[in-house]
Parts: sequence; structure tokens; C-alpha cells
Amino acid sequence: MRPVWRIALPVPLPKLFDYLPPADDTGEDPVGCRVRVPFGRSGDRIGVVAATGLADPAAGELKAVVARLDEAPLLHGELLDSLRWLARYTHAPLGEVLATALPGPLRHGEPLPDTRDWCWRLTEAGATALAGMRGGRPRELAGRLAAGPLGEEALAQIEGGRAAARSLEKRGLAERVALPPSREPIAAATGPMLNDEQRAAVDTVLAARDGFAALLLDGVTGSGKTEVYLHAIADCLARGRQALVLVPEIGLTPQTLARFRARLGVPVHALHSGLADGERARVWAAAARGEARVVVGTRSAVFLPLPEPGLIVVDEEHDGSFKQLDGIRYHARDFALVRGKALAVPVVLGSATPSLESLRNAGAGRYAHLRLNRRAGDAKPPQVRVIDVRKRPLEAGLSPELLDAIGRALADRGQVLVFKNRRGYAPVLLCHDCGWSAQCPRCSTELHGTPMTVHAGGRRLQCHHCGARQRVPDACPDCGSLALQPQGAGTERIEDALKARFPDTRILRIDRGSTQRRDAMERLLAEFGDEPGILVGTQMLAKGHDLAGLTLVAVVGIDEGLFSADFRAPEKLAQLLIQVAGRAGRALKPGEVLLQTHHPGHPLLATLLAGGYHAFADAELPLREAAGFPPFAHMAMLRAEARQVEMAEAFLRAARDALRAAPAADAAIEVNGPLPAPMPRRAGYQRAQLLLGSPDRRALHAALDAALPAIHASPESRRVRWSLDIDPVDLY
DNA sequence: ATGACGCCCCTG
DNA sequence: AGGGGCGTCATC
Repeated sequence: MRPVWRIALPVPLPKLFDYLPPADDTGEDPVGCRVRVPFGRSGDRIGVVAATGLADPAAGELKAVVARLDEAPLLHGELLDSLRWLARYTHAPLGEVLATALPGPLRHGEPLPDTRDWCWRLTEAGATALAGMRGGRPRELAGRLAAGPLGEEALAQIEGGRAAARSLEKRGLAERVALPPSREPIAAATGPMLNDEQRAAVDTVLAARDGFAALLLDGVTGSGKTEVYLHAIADCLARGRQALVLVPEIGLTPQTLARFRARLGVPVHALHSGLADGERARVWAAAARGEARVVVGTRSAVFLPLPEPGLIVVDEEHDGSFKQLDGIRYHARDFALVRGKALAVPVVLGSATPSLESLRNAGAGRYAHLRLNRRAGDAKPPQVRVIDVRKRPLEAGLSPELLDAIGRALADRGQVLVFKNRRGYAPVLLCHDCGWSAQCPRCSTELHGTPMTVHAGGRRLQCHHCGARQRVPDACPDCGSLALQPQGAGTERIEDALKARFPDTRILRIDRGSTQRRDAMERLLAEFGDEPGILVGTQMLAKGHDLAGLTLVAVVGIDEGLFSADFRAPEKLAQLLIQVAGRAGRALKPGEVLLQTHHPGHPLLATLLAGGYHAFADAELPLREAAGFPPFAHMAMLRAEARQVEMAEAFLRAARDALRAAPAADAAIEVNGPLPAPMPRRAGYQRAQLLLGSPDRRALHAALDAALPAIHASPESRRVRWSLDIDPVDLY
């Protein structure tokens, strides 16, 4: 029987493909190496050898591997094992998981990029020729090089430097040489003294450093969690190990990186979505070669190889951006724990507002629970006050009391943050005469309207789901009335109202509309400085940049969150309120937080105000348990979308039948649906979903394993686009 | 996913 | 007859 290589290919087919080894096979174990193979009629693909074996005697003609792209496996050991685990856990094809884990260039078959630093220096011939050279740029550069080699960056600073270098190189007078990887220590700054709580937390992490441990670092805003990470990382570096730090999308600011770099005394690599493909591949290669000793990265950094692992940190572990919402729907925090276990290193999960999942794991003794209750330095916790706005006249949603408080804070030369979780001018455009409201023509169906949001100071309508834009009509399209009124207020309208009320005050609006990119927000905030002024913004302002001058935080429009259908809404709202409130009072002056609501007596607010986040969590967890929701149950969501809902529903019914027929699916798993999904993501498509739940994770996965072959094979599956989401975060 | 194939219906 | 459109099928 012929030997074959089993290849994982990035196609949505839950299987490996057998190929004959390449003609020039060396016999070296190919598992983990990338290969180029002919596939279907679409030409060549890049895949990864997942296994070797013998050809199935029933198989017909097999194609042969065109080329082996890696001498030594690109993926091996712990990382390959963990990715195999992830493929099983997400019930996704291994090839798609591997494609998700690799940076673009590596996925497309490029060689592992060079990670060395290059510099230019004079050759012997150049040194000799220098005296006799005529003037000009090359001569000038040769003169500089005579004083010592120049790095690529320094060369780029010189006008015409690259061309001059090339000219010298052509004549054999200068050469480009790779610098040996520098382990030369950079001066590390010393940080502030740790307080007792921080010291104890660091000691617990260090005591756990010889194997796997999960540690929940549960510390109030400003308690100095980052200092704890830095000490643990420094210890990890001192032991010759690598450290990986995962941060939320918004958290990887130049400020954060600068702090790590200044303190650790080694190069700190950053990995985030803003990097070019080539740069991402270089960071991957640097990690794989062990050159990157500390990497700070967003979600996808959880896939970096760590040949000399020492520590994994997940900062703001409750943050939703750790969960990937399309493709392979992994959770970077959860996968970090899997990797930490396989690598036998501690994983530190940090947050001021831990996810209920992590709190439950800590409560059950699976995680060490480290508490930091004191704010570092002298910072006092902010005073929180609720403003009851029932029956109060509102100006763009702002009450007189709130406006007065803003005026007072400004008069005291403080900064004010007005937080509203809704961008645009107004969320809805309503006809006062007939009740018509503007709906997105592409996203709305008879059953579910998607309102268009009023933008551009009331002149434009925009759909936040598909991005469609149109002019605000002059008259109601239904009744012709001119009484069209924007309802409610978004950040734009609040900004307008504040400008009218405080005409001489600087006002800066920060939201996804005003600030597309992260560095743009950083720049705007840096310009804003800490002089008196008002910031108006959405979620984006809840964390990140430190606002030293902030003395008042006004939170507006939280009432929607108090009555959401999503079972996670209270948790998200509580986290948001605590995070936003934490922005105040980092300054020298004590901070004040005002919550404006129509429901001053709402239990969530009352609990949060009286006992803080942990009182909320203590109250919420039993409710989750009683309702059979995570973290006491495990969920999976099967989603389908098609031109007609009926198609999507027919597929989900077939899937439901397959699940119910699965031998593992006894009473332990619950199947709900098909339910129409309120929000079609793509214009012209309709979605439906099937929600699976079980108190027993293994029963859920066993049922899926048993039913998925039939689901894949069902004729209905070909008529819809479908996906499976394990541990879904958004149920809508 | 992705390309090929076949069947349909429209224009000509 | 010619060809775009889409459901169906296979991919080692």
C-alpha cells in the first residue's frame, strides 16, 4: 500500500485530503510542514501536513504533493496540538483553523521571513577609495559610514540615503550586513513600589511559575494590575522565558507599549490588526525563533508559537473583543488557558470587572482569586450619584441637573466626559402625524424593522448594520406630513446641544463616526490635553488613554441596557458603568460620576451603587444558574442565512432533527428554535438560528459530533450559508 | 470555498 | 442557436 500525506486544506470540508508524497521526498517527517498541492479544478492550494499514513485501498487515483514548502515543520509540538484541540472544540476543519492561526504571508506559502536587523557598512575597498571620491550623496554617505555602520532606519532618515547606499554597493564600496540578534539589555526603568496587595499577587504568580495555573487578578480600576503583570513578566524574562500579553483591541495603545518597553528592558513586539501582513509574519517568525521575548497583542496573538514559554497574561479578560465573531469563532481568553495548560505555564486573567465565567471558575476553586481592592497612590474612588430624570425637561437627552453639574465642573477647571452609547445624531426619525419611522430598505423585513439613524446634524439617514445612506426626506413618505422629528439623542446631537449651552468650551466628540482609526483617537485625545473641556463619546472612551484632567463623568442613556432581551446585557452594562466610572478620579481632584436614568430604583443600579461590581456579580450568578444560562450551562448556536427565511428554517429543522436523533442527545441537551434572528447581517439575506444548551459540556459536544456529518450532508445545507458558534457571546 | 456542468429561459 | 443564471456536485 502506498504511503500518503494527509493534508489539512483551508476549505470548509471536515476532512483531510490524501496525497502522494512529492517525487523528491527526503523521508523527513513532514507533519506540520506546509505543502503546495493541486486541488479540484481551482489550481494549487497551500495546506499543512496533518499526518502521514497508508492510502485507503478503496481510493482511486491520488494526486501528488507539488512541493514541500518547509524543511522543518512550521507548526509543531504544543501549538499544533492546541490547534488540533481548537479544531475539535469549534467543530471546524483543521485546515481552516490552521489558516486562521497563521499570518497571511505564511498562509499563502511565503517562507518564514527574515527577522534580523540589517545595517550598512563600508567595505575595505570603500575605506580605501573614500579619500579619492568625488563629491555628491554617495561620497557624503561613505564619509558617514567611515565613522561606523548605519542601521536601515538611520539610513532612511538621510535624504537620498537609500539610493546612495545602492550606488556604493554596486561599486563594491559598501555592503549590507545582518546584525547578530541583539540581546544587549536596554536600560530598564524601575517602577513604583508595590503595595501589599500587589506584592501578594506577584508572589502568588511567581509561586505558580513552574507549571500551569490560572490566576484571576481581580483589581479595581487604578489598583495597579499592570504593575503586577510587569513584575511577573520581568521574572519570566530573568528565567529566560517568553511572555505573551493579550489585550483588547482598544487596549493596545502607544502609551501601553511605551510603558512595557520602558520597564522591561527588552524589545517588546506588538501584534495587532493595524500591522501590515509582512510585519505580522515577522512578529510570528520572531516568536517562533525565540527572538521575541515579550509580545503584546490583540486576539490573534494567542496563535503565536512560544518555544520558550514562561507566562501568558490576558488583560481585561472580560472584554468582548477576545471572541472572534466570524470564521473560526474562537475565544482568545479561553484558548490562552488551553495553551497555558499545554505549555505548563501560568495564565493571569486581569480585570476590574471579571466575566461571570471567570468569577465562577474562581469561586469553584479552578482559578486562584487575587484581589486588589486599593487604588494605587492616593486616588480616591469616585462619588457616584444617580439623577432621576422622570418628568424632567431634557435637552438632547440631558437634564438641567446634569447640565448644571457640567457647568460647575468646567468652572472648577475640570474636564467632563459625557458618555452615551449611541453614535449619530438621533437613533430614529419619526413622523409625528402618522407614526412612520425611517427603516433601512435593505435590512428590514416585514417582521423586523431596522431603524435608520439620523446623522450629519439631522440631514442624513444611515443604517448602522449595512452602512446604507440616504438624505432625510423633506416630508413623510407615507402621509406627506412635514412633522418629521428625530427621536432620542446620539453623540452628535449631544455635542450640538453642549455647544449651544457652553459656546466658549472646547468640545471633542470621539466615536466610530468621528474617529476611524485608533491612532486618530490617540492623537485627538493628546491634543485635547488636560485643560478644561468636554469629551462626548461612546464605548470607545470607556478605556484606553488615561485622562488625567477628568473630574466629572456623566453617563446618559443607559436605560435601554436595563431592559434588553440578551441575558448578558446586565453583565455588559455593569462592566461598562464600572469601567466608565473608573475614568474619573485618576486625577488629583476627586472624581464624580453621574448616572442619568428613568429607573433610579432599578435593582441593577441599586446593587451596583451599594456594593460595586462584586455585589452585582453575586446577585447575578444565582439568576443565571436558575435560568440555566452560562456559566452554569454551555451553549452553541447554529446560524443560517438565505434569501428566504424558509430556506434557513428548513435547514435548521433538519439540523434539529439530526441533533435529536444523535445517540448522545438524551435529556441533557436542549434544542431551541429555529428562531428568526432579528438582524440580518447582509443586505437581502434573512437569518434564523438554533440555540443549543446543556449543563454538561461533553454531552453538547458529543451530540454535535454525532449530528454534524448528517448536517453537512443534508440537502438543505447546500441552499444556505450556515455556521456553528460554540460558546456564543451574542445570542442575537 | 470554488470551479464545472447541466438545465432553464430569454432573446434573436 | 447562444448565453447568462443558478442549483448541484466533487474536491484526495
